[in-house]
Amino acid sequence: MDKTLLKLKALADRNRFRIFGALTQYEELCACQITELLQVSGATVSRHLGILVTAGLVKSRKESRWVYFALDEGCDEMDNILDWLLPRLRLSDQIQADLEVLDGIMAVSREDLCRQQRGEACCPVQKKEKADG
Amino acid sequence: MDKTLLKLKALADRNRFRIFGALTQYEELCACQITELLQVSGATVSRHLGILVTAGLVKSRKESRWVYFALDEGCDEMDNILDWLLPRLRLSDQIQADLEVLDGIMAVSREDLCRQQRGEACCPVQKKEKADG
DNA sequence: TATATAATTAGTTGTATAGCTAATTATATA
DNA sequence: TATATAATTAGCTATACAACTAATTATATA
Repeated sequence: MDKTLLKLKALADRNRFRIFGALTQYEELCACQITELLQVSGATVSRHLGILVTAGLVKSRKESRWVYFALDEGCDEMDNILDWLLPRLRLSDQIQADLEVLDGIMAVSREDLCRQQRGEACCPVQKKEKADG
Repeated sequence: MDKTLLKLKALADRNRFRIFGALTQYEELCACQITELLQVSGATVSRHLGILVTAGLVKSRKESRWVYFALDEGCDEMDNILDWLLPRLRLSDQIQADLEVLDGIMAVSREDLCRQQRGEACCPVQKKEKADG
Protein backbone atom coordinates (compact mmCIF):
# COMPACT_ATOMS: atom_id res chain seq x y z
CA MET A 1 0.00 0.00 0.00
CA ASP A 2 0.95 3.64 -0.39
CA LYS A 3 3.44 4.38 2.40
CA THR A 4 1.80 7.68 3.26
CA LEU A 5 -1.64 6.13 3.44
CA LEU A 6 -0.18 3.36 5.59
CA LYS A 7 1.09 5.95 8.07
CA LEU A 8 -2.22 7.77 8.10
CA LYS A 9 -4.09 4.53 8.73
CA ALA A 10 -1.63 3.63 11.48
CA LEU A 11 -2.26 6.92 13.28
CA ALA A 12 -6.00 7.00 12.63
CA ASP A 13 -6.89 4.81 15.59
CA ARG A 14 -7.42 6.24 19.06
CA ASN A 15 -5.16 3.78 20.85
CA ARG A 16 -2.34 3.96 18.32
CA PHE A 17 -2.64 7.75 18.37
CA ARG A 18 -2.24 7.57 22.15
CA ILE A 19 0.80 5.30 21.87
CA PHE A 20 2.37 7.73 19.44
CA GLY A 21 1.60 10.62 21.75
CA ALA A 22 3.17 8.79 24.69
CA LEU A 23 6.30 8.08 22.68
CA THR A 24 6.73 11.76 21.85
CA GLN A 25 7.15 12.35 25.57
CA TYR A 26 9.39 9.43 26.55
CA GLU A 27 12.59 8.31 24.89
CA GLU A 28 11.27 4.76 24.92
CA LEU A 29 8.51 2.74 26.55
CA CYS A 30 8.22 -0.94 27.36
CA ALA A 31 5.25 -2.91 25.95
CA CYS A 32 3.93 -3.50 29.47
CA GLN A 33 4.01 0.21 30.25
CA ILE A 34 1.95 0.95 27.17
CA THR A 35 -0.42 -1.86 28.12
CA GLU A 36 -0.88 -0.24 31.52
CA LEU A 37 -1.56 3.12 29.92
CA LEU A 38 -4.18 1.91 27.44
CA GLN A 39 -5.83 -0.57 29.79
CA VAL A 40 -6.39 -3.16 27.09
CA SER A 41 -4.96 -6.67 26.76
CA GLY A 42 -1.28 -7.15 26.03
CA ALA A 43 -2.17 -8.97 22.83
CA THR A 44 -4.09 -5.95 21.59
CA VAL A 45 -1.22 -3.60 22.42
CA SER A 46 1.21 -5.90 20.65
CA ARG A 47 -0.87 -5.81 17.50
CA HIS A 48 -1.17 -2.03 17.61
CA LEU A 49 2.58 -1.68 18.06
CA GLY A 50 3.11 -3.99 15.12
CA ILE A 51 0.99 -1.75 12.93
CA LEU A 52 2.95 1.34 13.98
CA VAL A 53 6.25 -0.44 13.33
CA THR A 54 5.10 -1.70 9.92
CA ALA A 55 4.11 1.86 9.01
CA GLY A 56 7.62 3.01 9.85
CA LEU A 57 6.50 5.29 12.65
CA VAL A 58 7.89 3.28 15.56
CA LYS A 59 10.88 1.02 16.06
CA SER A 60 11.47 -1.67 18.66
CA ARG A 61 14.44 -2.94 20.62
CA LYS A 62 14.50 -6.22 22.47
CA GLU A 63 16.41 -6.51 25.74
CA SER A 64 16.15 -9.92 27.36
CA ARG A 65 12.46 -10.55 27.93
CA TRP A 66 11.49 -6.92 27.55
CA VAL A 67 10.74 -5.08 24.33
CA TYR A 68 11.11 -1.34 24.13
CA PHE A 69 9.46 0.93 21.59
CA ALA A 70 10.44 4.39 20.40
CA LEU A 71 9.60 6.82 17.61
CA ASP A 72 11.34 5.86 14.40
CA GLU A 73 12.71 9.30 13.49
CA GLY A 74 15.60 7.85 11.57
CA CYS A 75 13.61 5.95 8.98
CA ASP A 76 11.54 8.68 7.42
CA GLU A 77 11.37 12.42 7.69
CA MET A 78 9.50 11.94 10.91
CA ASP A 79 10.30 15.36 12.35
CA ASN A 80 8.26 16.62 9.45
CA ILE A 81 5.06 14.89 10.52
CA LEU A 82 5.96 15.79 14.09
CA ASP A 83 5.88 19.44 13.05
CA TRP A 84 2.22 18.95 12.36
CA LEU A 85 1.41 16.48 15.11
CA LEU A 86 3.30 17.80 18.14
CA PRO A 87 1.36 21.04 18.62
CA ARG A 88 -1.87 19.09 18.17
CA LEU A 89 -0.91 16.41 20.65
CA ARG A 90 -0.38 19.15 23.19
CA LEU A 91 -3.91 20.37 22.57
CA SER A 92 -5.44 16.91 22.93
CA ASP A 93 -7.15 16.33 26.26
CA GLN A 94 -6.72 12.59 25.81
CA ILE A 95 -2.97 12.83 25.26
CA GLN A 96 -2.51 15.28 28.12
CA ALA A 97 -4.40 12.98 30.48
CA ASP A 98 -2.29 10.07 29.25
CA LEU A 99 0.94 11.89 30.01
CA GLU A 100 -0.16 12.41 33.59
CA VAL A 101 -1.07 8.76 33.98
CA LEU A 102 2.25 7.79 32.39
CA ASP A 103 3.98 9.80 35.07
CA GLY A 104 2.59 7.41 37.65
CA ILE A 105 3.28 4.34 35.52
CA MET A 106 6.94 5.28 35.12
CA ALA A 107 7.26 5.49 38.89
CA VAL A 108 6.48 1.78 39.19
CA SER A 109 9.03 -0.87 38.24
CA ARG A 110 8.19 -2.88 35.15
CA GLU A 111 8.29 -6.03 37.26
CA ASP A 112 5.61 -4.72 39.62
CA LEU A 113 3.63 -3.43 36.65
CA CYS A 114 3.58 -6.88 35.03
CA ARG A 115 2.78 -8.53 38.38
CA GLN A 116 -0.22 -6.25 38.74
CA GLN A 117 -1.24 -6.93 35.18
CA ARG A 118 -1.48 -10.65 35.81
CA GLY A 119 -3.50 -10.03 38.93
CA GLU A 120 -0.80 -10.63 41.52
CA ALA A 121 -1.24 -7.25 43.16
CA CYS A 122 1.58 -7.57 45.64
CA CYS A 123 1.97 -4.13 47.09
CA PRO A 124 -0.55 -1.58 48.32
CA VAL A 125 -0.81 -0.28 44.75
CA GLN A 126 -4.37 -1.53 44.39
CA LYS A 127 -5.89 1.45 42.64
CA LYS A 128 -4.18 2.68 39.51
CA GLU A 129 -5.77 6.12 39.81
CA LYS A 130 -3.79 8.72 41.66
CA ALA A 131 -4.77 8.68 45.35
CA ASP A 132 -5.72 12.35 45.08
CA GLY A 133 -2.65 13.62 46.93
CA MET B 1 -13.78 13.37 19.00
CA ASP B 2 -10.27 14.73 19.08
CA LYS B 3 -10.01 17.12 16.12
CA THR B 4 -6.60 15.82 15.13
CA LEU B 5 -7.74 12.22 15.24
CA LEU B 6 -10.78 13.21 13.19
CA LYS B 7 -8.51 14.60 10.48
CA LEU B 8 -6.32 11.54 10.52
CA LYS B 9 -9.35 9.27 10.21
CA ALA B 10 -10.69 11.43 7.39
CA LEU B 11 -7.45 11.07 5.42
CA ALA B 12 -6.90 7.42 6.27
CA ASP B 13 -9.11 6.09 3.50
CA ARG B 14 -7.81 5.51 0.01
CA ASN B 15 -10.61 7.36 -1.78
CA ARG B 16 -10.63 10.33 0.58
CA PHE B 17 -6.85 10.47 0.32
CA ARG B 18 -7.27 10.58 -3.46
CA ILE B 19 -9.85 13.36 -3.21
CA PHE B 20 -7.50 15.36 -1.03
CA GLY B 21 -4.66 14.77 -3.46
CA ALA B 22 -6.81 15.92 -6.37
CA LEU B 23 -7.78 19.07 -4.49
CA THR B 24 -4.15 19.97 -3.92
CA GLN B 25 -3.80 20.22 -7.69
CA TYR B 26 -7.01 22.06 -8.62
CA GLU B 27 -8.40 25.20 -7.05
CA GLU B 28 -11.77 23.48 -6.80
CA LEU B 29 -13.54 20.42 -8.16
CA CYS B 30 -17.20 19.66 -8.74
CA ALA B 31 -18.73 16.61 -7.05
CA CYS B 32 -19.36 15.00 -10.43
CA GLN B 33 -15.72 15.43 -11.44
CA ILE B 34 -14.59 13.66 -8.29
CA THR B 35 -17.15 10.94 -8.94
CA GLU B 36 -15.67 10.45 -12.40
CA LEU B 37 -12.17 10.24 -10.96
CA LEU B 38 -12.95 7.68 -8.26
CA GLN B 39 -15.34 5.61 -10.38
CA VAL B 40 -17.70 4.94 -7.50
CA SER B 41 -21.31 5.99 -7.05
CA GLY B 42 -22.19 9.63 -6.52
CA ALA B 43 -23.73 8.75 -3.19
CA THR B 44 -20.45 7.28 -1.98
CA VAL B 45 -18.49 10.31 -3.11
CA SER B 46 -20.97 12.58 -1.36
CA ARG B 47 -20.46 10.73 1.89
CA HIS B 48 -16.67 10.86 1.59
CA LEU B 49 -16.79 14.58 0.90
CA GLY B 50 -19.00 15.04 3.93
CA ILE B 51 -16.40 13.33 6.10
CA LEU B 52 -13.62 15.55 4.75
CA VAL B 53 -15.74 18.66 5.33
CA THR B 54 -16.67 17.60 8.87
CA ALA B 55 -12.98 17.07 9.61
CA GLY B 56 -12.29 20.63 8.51
CA LEU B 57 -10.05 19.59 5.64
CA VAL B 58 -12.35 20.55 2.78
CA LYS B 59 -14.96 23.25 2.24
CA SER B 60 -17.84 23.36 -0.20
CA ARG B 61 -19.54 26.02 -2.23
CA LYS B 62 -22.91 25.63 -3.90
CA GLU B 63 -23.59 27.24 -7.25
CA SER B 64 -27.03 26.55 -8.67
CA ARG B 65 -27.26 22.77 -9.00
CA TRP B 66 -23.51 22.22 -8.76
CA VAL B 67 -21.45 21.89 -5.62
CA TYR B 68 -17.74 22.70 -5.67
CA PHE B 69 -15.18 21.46 -3.17
CA ALA B 70 -11.80 22.91 -2.24
CA LEU B 71 -9.15 22.53 0.45
CA ASP B 72 -10.15 24.37 3.61
CA GLU B 73 -6.86 26.16 4.24
CA GLY B 74 -8.50 28.99 6.06
CA CYS B 75 -10.04 27.00 8.88
CA ASP B 76 -7.02 25.33 10.37
CA GLU B 77 -3.29 25.54 9.90
CA MET B 78 -3.71 23.41 6.81
CA ASP B 79 -0.49 24.56 5.16
CA ASN B 80 1.18 22.85 8.06
CA ILE B 81 -0.23 19.41 7.28
CA LEU B 82 0.36 20.18 3.63
CA ASP B 83 4.04 20.60 4.43
CA TRP B 84 4.02 16.94 5.35
CA LEU B 85 1.52 15.69 2.81
CA LEU B 86 2.44 17.52 -0.39
CA PRO B 87 5.85 15.94 -0.95
CA ARG B 88 4.33 12.53 -0.19
CA LEU B 89 1.43 13.02 -2.56
CA ARG B 90 3.97 13.71 -5.28
CA LEU B 91 5.60 10.38 -4.53
CA SER B 92 2.33 8.46 -4.61
CA ASP B 93 1.78 6.47 -7.79
CA GLN B 94 -1.95 6.51 -7.16
CA ILE B 95 -2.12 10.27 -6.83
CA GLN B 96 0.12 10.83 -9.85
CA ALA B 97 -2.07 8.55 -11.95
CA ASP B 98 -5.15 10.38 -10.66
CA LEU B 99 -3.76 13.73 -11.71
CA GLU B 100 -3.30 12.46 -15.25
CA VAL B 101 -6.84 11.13 -15.36
CA LEU B 102 -8.12 14.41 -13.92
CA ASP B 103 -6.46 16.18 -16.80
CA GLY B 104 -8.81 14.35 -19.13
CA ILE B 105 -11.82 14.84 -16.90
CA MET B 106 -11.28 18.59 -16.75
CA ALA B 107 -11.33 18.69 -20.55
CA VAL B 108 -14.95 17.49 -20.57
CA SER B 109 -17.80 19.80 -19.60
CA ARG B 110 -19.53 18.92 -16.36
CA GLU B 111 -22.77 18.55 -18.27
CA ASP B 112 -21.30 15.88 -20.55
CA LEU B 113 -19.64 14.24 -17.57
CA CYS B 114 -22.97 13.90 -15.75
CA ARG B 115 -24.69 12.71 -18.92
CA GLN B 116 -22.10 9.98 -19.27
CA GLN B 117 -22.47 9.10 -15.62
CA ARG B 118 -26.16 8.40 -16.01
CA GLY B 119 -25.48 6.28 -19.06
CA GLU B 120 -26.53 8.71 -21.71
CA ALA B 121 -23.25 8.53 -23.55
CA CYS B 122 -24.00 11.13 -26.13
CA CYS B 123 -20.69 11.76 -27.78
CA PRO B 124 -18.01 9.41 -29.03
CA VAL B 125 -16.50 9.51 -25.54
CA GLN B 126 -17.41 5.89 -24.86
CA LYS B 127 -14.21 4.80 -23.18
CA LYS B 128 -12.97 6.87 -20.28
CA GLU B 129 -9.40 5.59 -20.66
CA LYS B 130 -7.11 7.70 -22.77
CA ALA B 131 -7.31 6.53 -26.38
CA ASP B 132 -3.54 5.99 -26.33
CA GLY B 133 -2.77 9.03 -28.45
C1' DT C 1 16.62 -29.08 32.40
C1' DA C 2 12.01 -27.69 33.97
C1' DT C 3 9.41 -23.62 35.13
C1' DA C 4 8.18 -18.80 34.90
C1' DT C 5 7.29 -14.88 32.24
C1' DA C 6 7.09 -10.92 28.56
C1' DA C 7 5.61 -10.67 24.20
C1' DT C 8 3.55 -12.30 19.97
C1' DT C 9 0.51 -15.00 17.07
C1' DA C 10 -3.84 -17.66 16.19
C1' DG C 11 -8.53 -17.87 16.23
C1' DT C 12 -12.94 -15.77 17.30
C1' DT C 13 -16.54 -12.12 17.78
C1' DG C 14 -18.77 -7.66 17.60
C1' DT C 15 -18.67 -3.12 15.68
C1' DA C 16 -17.50 0.33 12.33
C1' DT C 17 -17.58 1.65 7.82
C1' DA C 18 -17.22 1.70 2.58
C1' DG C 19 -19.92 0.50 -0.94
C1' DC C 20 -24.40 -0.06 -3.30
C1' DT C 21 -29.50 1.26 -4.80
C1' DA C 22 -33.55 3.86 -3.83
C1' DA C 23 -35.66 7.87 -2.05
C1' DT C 24 -35.40 12.70 -1.07
C1' DT C 25 -34.00 17.58 -1.53
C1' DA C 26 -32.88 21.74 -3.94
C1' DT C 27 -32.43 24.06 -8.05
C1' DA C 28 -33.13 25.01 -12.93
C1' DT C 29 -35.94 24.94 -17.03
C1' DA C 30 -39.74 23.49 -20.45
C1' DT D 1 -46.28 24.53 -12.53
C1' DA D 2 -44.53 20.03 -13.91
C1' DT D 3 -40.25 17.82 -15.15
C1' DA D 4 -35.31 17.17 -15.17
C1' DT D 5 -31.17 16.87 -12.70
C1' DA D 6 -27.01 17.36 -9.27
C1' DA D 7 -26.34 16.19 -4.86
C1' DT D 8 -27.52 14.27 -0.43
C1' DT D 9 -29.68 11.12 2.78
C1' DA D 10 -31.76 6.57 4.05
C1' DG D 11 -31.47 1.87 4.33
C1' DC D 12 -28.95 -2.17 3.44
C1' DT D 13 -24.89 -5.51 2.89
C1' DA D 14 -20.25 -7.05 2.91
C1' DT D 15 -15.79 -6.32 4.54
C1' DA D 16 -12.23 -4.53 7.63
C1' DC D 17 -10.60 -4.34 11.98
C1' DA D 18 -10.22 -3.73 17.16
C1' DA D 19 -10.93 -6.34 21.01
C1' DC D 20 -10.81 -10.63 23.58
C1' DT D 21 -8.89 -15.46 25.21
C1' DA D 22 -5.93 -19.27 24.28
C1' DA D 23 -1.78 -21.00 22.38
C1' DT D 24 2.92 -20.26 21.12
C1' DT D 25 7.64 -18.30 21.18
C1' DA D 26 11.78 -16.59 23.29
C1' DT D 27 14.26 -15.61 27.20
C1' DA D 28 15.58 -15.90 32.06
C1' DT D 29 16.10 -18.42 36.29
C1' DA D 30 15.35 -22.15 40.00
